[in-house]
Amino acid sequence: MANDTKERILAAALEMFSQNGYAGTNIRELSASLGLVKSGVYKHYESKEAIWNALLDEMIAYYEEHFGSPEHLPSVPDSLEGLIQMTMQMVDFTVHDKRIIMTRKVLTLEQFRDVRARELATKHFLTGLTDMFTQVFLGMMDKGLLRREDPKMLAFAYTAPISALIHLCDREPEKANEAIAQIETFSRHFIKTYGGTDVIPE
Amino acid sequence: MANDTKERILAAALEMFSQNGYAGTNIRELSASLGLVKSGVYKHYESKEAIWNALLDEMIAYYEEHFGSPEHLPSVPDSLEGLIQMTMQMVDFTVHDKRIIMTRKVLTLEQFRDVRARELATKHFLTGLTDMFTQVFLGMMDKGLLRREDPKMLAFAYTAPISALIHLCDREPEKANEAIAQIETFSRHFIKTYGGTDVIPE
DNA sequence: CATTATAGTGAACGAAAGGTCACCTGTCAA
DNA sequence: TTGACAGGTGACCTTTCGTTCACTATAATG
Repeated sequence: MANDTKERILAAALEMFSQNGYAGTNIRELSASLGLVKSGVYKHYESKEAIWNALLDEMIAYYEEHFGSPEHLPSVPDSLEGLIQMTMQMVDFTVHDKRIIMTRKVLTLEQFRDVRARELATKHFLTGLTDMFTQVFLGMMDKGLLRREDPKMLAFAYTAPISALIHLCDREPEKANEAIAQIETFSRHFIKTYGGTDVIPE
Repeated sequence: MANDTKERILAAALEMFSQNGYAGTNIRELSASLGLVKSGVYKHYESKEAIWNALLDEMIAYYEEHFGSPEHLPSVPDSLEGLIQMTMQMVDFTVHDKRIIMTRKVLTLEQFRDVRARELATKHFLTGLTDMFTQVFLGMMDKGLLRREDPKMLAFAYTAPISALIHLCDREPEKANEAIAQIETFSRHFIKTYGGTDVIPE
């Protein structure tokens, strides 16, 4: 089927672009990894750049689909321990899921070259996480689980360090376990600092 | 002089590598930016990879020289406001200094390809900042300016969000002013949270 | 002054890049 | 049965890449 190969090309492109970057990837190798000869891929995409654009389309669509709308917000935890659990679950997933790792890498490598990659990178690495946890923290404040402070600031202070350690995992995968442990330590420090008192807020 | 051109080649390489990456840079353009013809650079470096390695040598040496030894630690501020001032001074420098911007970009682009770039990236983006502010915060705790908590944790919680916003400046320079303002806001939030009890901010 | 290293030129080379094209082959609808 | 077509092949094209080399102008050195 046409669509099958077309999708397989994008998958291979994600793999190669995330490892060698756009400029460092050549069509011959890409095709070979699919058991094709290079002219074969031109039946499906008219150029290397077309592959890149299609891949970006897919990445953007994937992001919108999974993190774009408010309905995909995680449920507000019922306890501080619940926040830790939720966090560690998300971290564990995002650090080990091959596709998401490759997406981050590709965005990292192409952020200075392509406007859309740049925008998606900022969402992935910064604003997306902050926005999401702003909602979560708002909910937790309503439940009296967190001190009432600017939720956006708290979300930023919470997610940015975690994001930094996720980047470390991408860069030095052999440190992943250590980094994950550090994320949990940080997370516990965070709830110790900002966790709500048992007193009902006025 | 030989050394002059040799240095100019490295400067041009930093510029091009930071914009287009190693694979996306070609010797012809690089030489042209120096008013040379491409064979000219081979009088000074035997290959493109040799240029890359020399540039990395230089970046590593620069880092050691400027941030490597304890003698380059910033002096411990005498007040919480002093921490803000110190922070904003460093941020302002690192966000606007062309060479440091290019260094960060190059490390970002090549961190998955070159082991030394990877290690330097981790220092630049994570451990270097954390280590430095661990010392600063230790000193501030001794002065009663900060609550006595794990200084390493505090340093990490302080520098990681700042680092994230510095990356944002590299990625989207038009947002630099906004990002810098956000850093100051975050910094003020931080001292409000962790500031010592005996010194009351404003 | 003669010589010699230095820094740069321009032509050329082979390899590899992205891309095109004529051709083949199996599938499937008319 | 036939014919259009989707999907794949291999040869080939052009351009660009990194690199080499014979050569030259210049400046320092014996």
